[in-house]
This record gives sequence, structure tokens and C-alpha cells, in this order.
Amino acid sequence: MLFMDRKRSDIIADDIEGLIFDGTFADGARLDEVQLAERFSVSRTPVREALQRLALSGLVDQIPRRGVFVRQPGPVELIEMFEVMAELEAVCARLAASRISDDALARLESTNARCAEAVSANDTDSYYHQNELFHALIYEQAGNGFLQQEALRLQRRLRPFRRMQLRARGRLKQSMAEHQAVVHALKDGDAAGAADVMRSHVAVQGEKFHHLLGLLKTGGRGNAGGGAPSTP
Amino acid sequence: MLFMDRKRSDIIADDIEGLIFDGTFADGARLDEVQLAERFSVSRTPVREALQRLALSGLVDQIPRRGVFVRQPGPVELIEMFEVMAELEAVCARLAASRISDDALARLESTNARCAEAVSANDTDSYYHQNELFHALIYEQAGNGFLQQEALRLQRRLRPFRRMQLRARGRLKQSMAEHQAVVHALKDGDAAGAADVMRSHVAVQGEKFHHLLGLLKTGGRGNAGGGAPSTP
DNA sequence: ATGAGCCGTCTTGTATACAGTTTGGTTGAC
DNA sequence: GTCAACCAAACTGTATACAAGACGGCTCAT
Repeated sequence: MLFMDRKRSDIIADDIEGLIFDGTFADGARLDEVQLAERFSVSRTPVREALQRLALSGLVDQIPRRGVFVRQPGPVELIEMFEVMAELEAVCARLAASRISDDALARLESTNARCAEAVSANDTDSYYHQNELFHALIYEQAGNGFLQQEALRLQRRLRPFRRMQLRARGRLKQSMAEHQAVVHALKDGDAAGAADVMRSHVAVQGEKFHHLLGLLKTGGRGNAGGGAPSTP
Repeated sequence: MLFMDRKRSDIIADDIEGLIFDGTFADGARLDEVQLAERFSVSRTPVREALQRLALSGLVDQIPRRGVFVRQPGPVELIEMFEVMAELEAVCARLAASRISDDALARLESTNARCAEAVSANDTDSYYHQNELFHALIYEQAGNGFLQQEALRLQRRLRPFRRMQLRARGRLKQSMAEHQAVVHALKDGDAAGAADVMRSHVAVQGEKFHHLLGLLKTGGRGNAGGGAPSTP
């Protein structure tokens, strides 16, 4: 039964993560070990290991002798996470301004071009992907592997919420413009400028998201996938 | 056999962490599950869970079907981690400049006073402790719980190396002066100033450490009590 | 003699069995 | 009727048993 390169528990951890993100397991839901074991046709052992992984990454709360519960970050924590993301990315941009290679600059621009295509086609999914690539490229060009890993970690953690927020009308074009401003600053080697532009570029996502949250609450709209409030 | 509030695996994880930090398990050493199980008089199960925790926190490398190995960060990675720490703390200081409470400022100064006492008594251990408190206070006053957690996490990770570096002659007094500069900037609400002072205060630790590493290598000194990385 | 292929052992990964705690229901007393 | 205490079922944490890779030594062929 064992024939793979990756451990069973790793796959299960990713799967459960997906189930949390797509809403199968709602906030506060209890994740029963035996149920999950049956669902994945394995014993409790790999499931337990997977749950511990998720607990350490902060996706679930593990209360001793009580079980593990889905723990979606509340509005306050989300704002906080976006603030940290903005600062991390600002640091990446600042460092990248002096360390980025010409080749990477070219890749940045080509990624941006694909972003523009996506905007024209109004293809949110493609834009979303290219956007992640754009940011990941800058993490890489910061020339600090540890910083890169941390940035990728947080980017991954915030992924579902960023996706939600990207649907705001008019946001795509604005985001594109900010990307280009970042590239310009990087080209000029303007460290402080790159940091500032990047910080506000990411921070605005958090604010937009905050706004969206407020609308959802007062408006009583259930699902985030549908409605797209207009820009303020 | 079950009578505690904390899980066996948590205690074991902390214990193993300690054994790594105090040099019992050197860099690259293999951590055998059964040996550890015997050492702690438990079965393999809690040991495995502990090892996975350590693997996720980056202290050990877990190679599938091969085992787990102590993974002390090399010089390059350490520099990178200190750079990130410096940036994180700079952000904390910048945010704290506008958010810090008068009460916290008072606590900061009293902590600093205790630092001064420790310097007078040349009590490195006490200084080390008060120093950590000083920084933790600023994380807290950044008013961002997530940022605070991340800063504490990295502070903890770098603890053994900071301790090593603190022994450099004359560093204590210099560090004290920098602390006071930070407090001044915070008092004035000078966000940019606080960030700059804090960044260089932490960054210089990394540089000092780098220097120390060089001495250790050329000097051929064996172990400094903090796990000396061997291969790059 | 040396190198490559095979087998045995050791170790990890998974399954199952067991122990102890928590929780919810039920029953009894006030 | 309500509240509390006790009992039982369920679930988590731990131990043990089993399966399947990986590594080392051995053998055999060139």
C-alpha cells in the first residue's frame, strides 16, 4: 500500500485544507478524526498527523482532549494579516530595488503584460494567477531566501481572501496601474518608492476586503463568490 | 497514564528542542525515533508527533522514509533571518510609535532600567532576559496581534544565536544606548526614526554574529554552546 | 580483485488495540 | 418540576503490531 514519494498525511493535510477553503467545513466546525479517516480510507494516524500540521499553520484550533475545530480568522485578524503582508511585501520591494536582475525585470514586465491581457478579457482567474506570480517574483528578487519563504507562506494563507476581494469592480485596472508603478520604481532602483507603492498596493487589498466584509454583514449577502460591490 | 493538561508530545517537542539548542544533538545528527522513545520512556507515537512539530518549525529536516535530521541554519540563512527580524522589529517600532500607551512607555523605561542594572553587574543572563522583554513589549504595542505572534516566533527561533552574540565585549552598553534611542523616538511619536533605530539595532546583532562566526571558523574553536553550523 | 545485483535487516509509515477523559443523557432526590 | 450526581458512550491520546522502503553487506560474475 505504500508506493509514493509523498506521505499520506501530507496529501491529507492539503485535502483538508482545501475542504476548509471551499467551505465544506465551516468556521467552528469540529473535525472528527474517525470521520476523516473513513472519508480518506485511511486509519486515524495519518489524519492526526495532518490535523497537527494544520493546527501549527493556524488553520485549526487543537484543544487538548476536546478535538480540533476550524478556525477562520475573524475580521480583526484578517486586517492584521493584511497589514503584515503589506509590510513584508514592502520590505521585499525595498530590497529587490537594489538586488533585482535585468532578467527578472523583464520577466516582471512580461507577467504584467499577461495581467493586462487578463484585464482586457476580464478574466479574473487568469489575472489572479499572474498577480500571484508577479508578487512571488519580487519575493524571489529580494535576495533573501528566508524572507521569500515567509512571504510565500503568508501569501498562501491569505489566498482565499484575496481571491474574494479581487472581484470588486474596477479593482483590476487599479491593481495593474500599481503593478506598473512598482516596476518603474524597481527599474529606477528607488528603494523607498518601491516599498511605499508596494505597501499601499497590498494594504488597499486589506481595506477593500474590510469594506467588503462590512457590506456582507449589513447586506446579509451569504456567499462571497457572487456579489461584487462597486468601488468606493 | 494520562493525567496531564498538556500532551506528552508537546513536552517532548520542547525537550528535543532544548537538546538541539544545548548541543546534545549536533547539526546533521539523525534523530532516531526508537532511541528518543526509550529516552523519554514513551512509545514512538508521541515522539513522531513531536518531530513533526519541529520539522514544521524548521528546526529539523524530515526526509520521507529516511528519517529526521537536525538542521541548524547555515551562516547565510542566519544572516537572512536576522535581516528579516530587523525588518519585522522595525515595522513593530514604526506602528508602536503611534499606538503605544503611556503605561507601556513607563514599562519600557523600567525594563530599560533593569537592563542598566544588569549591565552594571555585568550580568549577561539578566540582561538577556530583560532585553527580550523590552522587545516583546514593543511587539505588543504595535497593536497587531498577528505581527506580535510572528515576531515572537522569530525571536524564539533566533534565541540561541542572539545569546551567543551578546557575549561580544562592549556590546551590552551599546545595546543599552540603542534601546534608549528607541524609547526616545517612541516618546516623540517619531515613527520613521523609531523604525530606523530599531532596524539597525537588530541588524547589528546579525552582523556581529556574522563576525563572530568568522572568528570561530578561522580560530577553529569547537562549540560555543549554541550549536555551531558546520557546512554551508 | 573489483563491481554490480540481490537479499536481509533496520527504520519509517500505517493500522489496530487499549486507556483514560470528557460529555451528554438519564435517573434519583429535594 | 428542577437540579445534581452518576453512568455510559464516544472520542482523544498512547502503545503495540504490521507493512513496505532504504541501506548495507554479501555473493557472484567478469
